[in-house]
Amino acid sequence: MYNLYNLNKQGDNMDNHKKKLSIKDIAAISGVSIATVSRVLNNKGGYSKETEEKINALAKSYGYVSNMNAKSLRESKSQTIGLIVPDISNDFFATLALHIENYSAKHNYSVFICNSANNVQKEKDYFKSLASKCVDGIICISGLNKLTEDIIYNDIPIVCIDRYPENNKTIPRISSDDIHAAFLATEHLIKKGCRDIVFISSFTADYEKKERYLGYKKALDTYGIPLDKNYILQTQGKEPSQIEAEILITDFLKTQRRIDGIFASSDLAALGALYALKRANLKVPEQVKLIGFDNTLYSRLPTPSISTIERNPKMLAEKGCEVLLNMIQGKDIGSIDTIVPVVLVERESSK
Amino acid sequence: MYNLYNLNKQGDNMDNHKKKLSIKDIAAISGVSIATVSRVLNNKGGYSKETEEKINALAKSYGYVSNMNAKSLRESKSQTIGLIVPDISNDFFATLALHIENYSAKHNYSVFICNSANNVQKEKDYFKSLASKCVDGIICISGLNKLTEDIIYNDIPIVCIDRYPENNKTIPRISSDDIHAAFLATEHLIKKGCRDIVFISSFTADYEKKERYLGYKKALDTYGIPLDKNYILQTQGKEPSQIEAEILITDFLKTQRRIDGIFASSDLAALGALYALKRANLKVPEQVKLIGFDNTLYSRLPTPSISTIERNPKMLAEKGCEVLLNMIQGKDIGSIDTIVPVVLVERESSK
DNA sequence: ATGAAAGCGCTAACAT
DNA sequence: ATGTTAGCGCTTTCAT
Repeated sequence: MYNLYNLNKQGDNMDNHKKKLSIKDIAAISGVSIATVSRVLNNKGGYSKETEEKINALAKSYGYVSNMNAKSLRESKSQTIGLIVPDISNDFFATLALHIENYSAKHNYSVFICNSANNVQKEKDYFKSLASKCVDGIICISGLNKLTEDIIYNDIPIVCIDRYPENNKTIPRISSDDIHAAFLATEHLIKKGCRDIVFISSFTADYEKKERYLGYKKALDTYGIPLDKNYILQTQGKEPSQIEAEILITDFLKTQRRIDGIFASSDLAALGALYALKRANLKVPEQVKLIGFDNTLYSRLPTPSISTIERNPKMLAEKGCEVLLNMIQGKDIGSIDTIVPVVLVERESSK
Repeated sequence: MYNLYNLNKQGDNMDNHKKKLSIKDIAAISGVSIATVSRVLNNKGGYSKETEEKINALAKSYGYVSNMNAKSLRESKSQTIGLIVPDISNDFFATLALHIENYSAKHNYSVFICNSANNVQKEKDYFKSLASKCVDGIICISGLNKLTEDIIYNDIPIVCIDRYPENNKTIPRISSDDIHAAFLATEHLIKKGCRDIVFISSFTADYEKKERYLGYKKALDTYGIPLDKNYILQTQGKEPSQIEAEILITDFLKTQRRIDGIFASSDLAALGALYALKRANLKVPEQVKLIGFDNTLYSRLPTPSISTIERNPKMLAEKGCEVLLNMIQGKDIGSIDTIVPVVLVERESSK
């Protein structure tokens, strides 16, 4: 017979030094085979009520935890996904990560967090590492401009959120309606009376192809305002964009060009712009109106608070997870492109 | 002989659908045994230069990635740690997470991110889940007031950062010098001329035992200011502490008690207090001086910017990792308590 | 209803 | 220098 000692003292065996039990141990103690233990522990059916209760009681009593490594090895799935983010300490990405973790946990997936720090090599290494850890899928907010063959391993499903590598038509993407967002932001400034609107682009190889530039351009076109390339500033990605934006605007002001509005493609850049304006003693919104992007703390907290674009990170995250889990399960994912709607948030900086 | 086709076309085999190769496959292709392949791939030595080059070339050519599940199962270690945080979207914890991930990656560990949302049951479940995933260790910023036997599995090394469960003398803790921090903050207000200083405590069962209260009390004692319990406010943890603090201060102001300083035990609470003061048309710092805790965006961004306590999340994170990795390797960890120094950051709210 | 045994990919002890 | 083999903990097929 099996030994029932401590059966009632749940999780508190005589020897404090609990060695990890395997189903083999449980089987030995209970006097059934490991196959039966496995069946019971996984609710597979095909055993007597009596056996079921016995095994479950034993497992509970000994604080049995399954070994997911063994399980994964056997089943070729790990109930684990990888999340690659550029900067987890950034409010926007952190919020994204929160919702991704939430959704995943709810669906019984654990998530590896990988901070690429916008470093291409690091990101590539993470792909390999995640493949090695046998993740079932990867959610990627990529800094790479191309997800080339050599960095994608073994048909692991990948979903890109927000940023995404170009030239790739096979990887599903979840993104904000960026053109529309930029249009809304620029239009908002125009409707508030702005004509000389500076656009601060984030660092990118070719801004002219970027959605936010396109939306800015479209709004100017729509309202018959000529586009002046001198009004397009670009951060370099060397320093935090707040710092770079502050320098950019400070330098711009020195040119004596007219300016009555700024559309920054990130809240951080908008904040830098705000500081530059303050230092130049320009009143916001009276003299220059300002709008950012992302609806993060960077726009919510300063005085004046900065108008911005709310991108719904929760929906971005959940859509991303949903698509990824569908891919993992081999289900149809519908469209390869998912566009999440945006909404304009009006604050003091553009009143 | 083994088949060298595509040996030069690294990572781009004929068939795009790369099936995951195992060392068995590599062995078969190369004509050596799996043991030799394993040796080469792990630099164990004991093979000819020729074999080494052949295997490595093959592995590279086929984009071989090791199966960490199998490796972990065999070696009983996963090169993986778990990180339990109350709220990853919170600036302070996100920064902590960033540095923990950084340090871990540098030491070849991957990290599972677990967001407990301050939910006790969720946190307990994460402990079990992490045990099941065979993590080598856990870094925990716990919401639990006790890490009881039944939630600690299988001798997995645990380190607590910042918050930590009471009544436990066996789990190493990395924390800020909270008593001193609170003393510094309160003393700072006193030196700036404050006498009627409200203390906003975070939600806790018994604030009188808490370090931050103790530091506050000590400062009052030191400067001969009597402690008045009416000046100790406590958030309830139901709403975001910013909201709760705003209500607490608003209600306090209605009592008509004298007030010329506020020490909040978190930046978020300080921010709420600031809003309450603003709405009551009390000038900060002229009429009421304010200091927070953590040096997050919540104190850095508002106008007036809020004085605060810098806690050095980078050092907290790195010390935590260092101790955990030492435990994992069975090394001596030195003291069970690691205290990370703090520094006062003076900003506009207490000028 | 239950058991025996194979095998997932890997490492290491023990050959040779 | 290299090969053979056992076994990590688990699920599953095939018996019984």
